[in-house]
Amino acid sequence: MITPRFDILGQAISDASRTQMLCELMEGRAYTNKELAAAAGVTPQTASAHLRLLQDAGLVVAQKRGRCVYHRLAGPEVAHALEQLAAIAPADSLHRAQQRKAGGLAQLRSCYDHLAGPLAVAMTRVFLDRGMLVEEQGAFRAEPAGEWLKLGVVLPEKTGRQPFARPCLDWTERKLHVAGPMGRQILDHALASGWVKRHRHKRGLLLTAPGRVALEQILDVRCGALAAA
Amino acid sequence: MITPRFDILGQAISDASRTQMLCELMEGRAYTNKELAAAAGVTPQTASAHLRLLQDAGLVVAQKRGRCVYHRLAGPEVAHALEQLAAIAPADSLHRAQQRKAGGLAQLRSCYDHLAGPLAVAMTRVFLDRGMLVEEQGAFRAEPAGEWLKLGVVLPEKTGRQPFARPCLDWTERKLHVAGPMGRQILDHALASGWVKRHRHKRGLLLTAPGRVALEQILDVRCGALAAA
DNA sequence: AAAACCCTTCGCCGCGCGCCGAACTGTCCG
DNA sequence: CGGACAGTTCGGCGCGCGGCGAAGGGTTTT
Repeated sequence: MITPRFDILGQAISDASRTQMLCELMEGRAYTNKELAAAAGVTPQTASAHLRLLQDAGLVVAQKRGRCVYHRLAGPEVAHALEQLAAIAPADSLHRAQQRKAGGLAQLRSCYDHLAGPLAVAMTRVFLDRGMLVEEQGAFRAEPAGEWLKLGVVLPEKTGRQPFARPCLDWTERKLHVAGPMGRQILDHALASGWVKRHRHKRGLLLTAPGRVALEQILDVRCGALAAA
Repeated sequence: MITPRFDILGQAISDASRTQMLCELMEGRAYTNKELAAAAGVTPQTASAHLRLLQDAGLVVAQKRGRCVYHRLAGPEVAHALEQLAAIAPADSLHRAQQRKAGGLAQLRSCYDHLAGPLAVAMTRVFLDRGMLVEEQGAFRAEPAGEWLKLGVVLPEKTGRQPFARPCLDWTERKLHVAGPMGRQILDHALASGWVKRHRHKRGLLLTAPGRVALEQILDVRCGALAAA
């Protein structure tokens, strides 16, 4: 019997501090040692050791730039595998309560390279309701091209081996939202259009006023209602 | 930020003994404490503690029957998540060498509820070559119904939310084979027809002589050639 | 009833690892 | 050059956990 080295990966994610760091890195951005240390609530020395371990496990890659070292997830497969894990992870009701208490702050955030959070879940539901998106064989298929252009989505001529639009399970809602290349296109376009902004020190994304207007117009739905849903 | 409880899951799979047990359970069958203890190379007391932990993490469920306790994976999602993890796990070249040395013993085995191993990978390649199976949007779609009936596969009228045929990455080969409901149908039919048998104490499946004949006839391929490939 | 068997609980040992303080290297700035 | 800052290495502390032996329930067999 061949045993894949789960234990190496498992040991990498078995610690709460490393877990916290990985969750931070799931945003898709690169973070410095100090930032990740702060996120995990440990000293930089400790964080350094953790990141070394994550690097050895192949989950994280580091890039030196000046006197700073930027850490990021090793690739989309890593993010995807972690998503799958999150899907079967026991719900942390305590943290979820804190989340609800925090209000709309985390209504929208990025999940590796695409939009996530309740708002993204709601958007996906609208797409499905309108038939713009069809769930098929566990993957998403996009229907009419015209509608999507408004959201900055350019449909590819041929879908390669990787699904263009992949369903991704949201941690907080346990419902699907759009990942894959299409998800990335939407996020990129939203950032480029100024619809959403990255928070400087806080995690999560901020929906700007123009962004709210644009989404309301395109989706013909109140974003307030979306957020409330 | 909401952090899914990776750490609980991570701790569950961070240990080599538990890893070994999980790999055993990936076969899909239920195992007793003693069997799993032997597989992990520890005493029954230790295995009992491990299984308790896996149960608390929600990865494994136990069922008491007489004086024995049967353990199995909590569900297909768990198996799927572990598969994803295995896909990004570093290859264990040492064990792989042992595997090759062991010869054809593990040519065929079950992966939770469907066929796996080099032979299953080769079968899948045949399906793809013949156009019986088409990879689309990251899922498998089955083409003509007639051919499949010989393999015991009944195509569903409507594909539900879950993909009927899901590609599954083989641990040893790192190549795709057929999972999902279709994979289960094939395995069930192969067992019912006596094409393959479960080994009593060894892991893995045994391809019987009638099974070899049947597969050669249906697939029009030499199973020896398949196994050698 | 006694023996055999499966599993679990308890108590203990020893290693491993997460954590920090202190000290060192390397980079950027004035 | 000297100070500030990011990151790493080293040493030591202490908890946590995997491991086993011994003992205790339950169930099946003789």
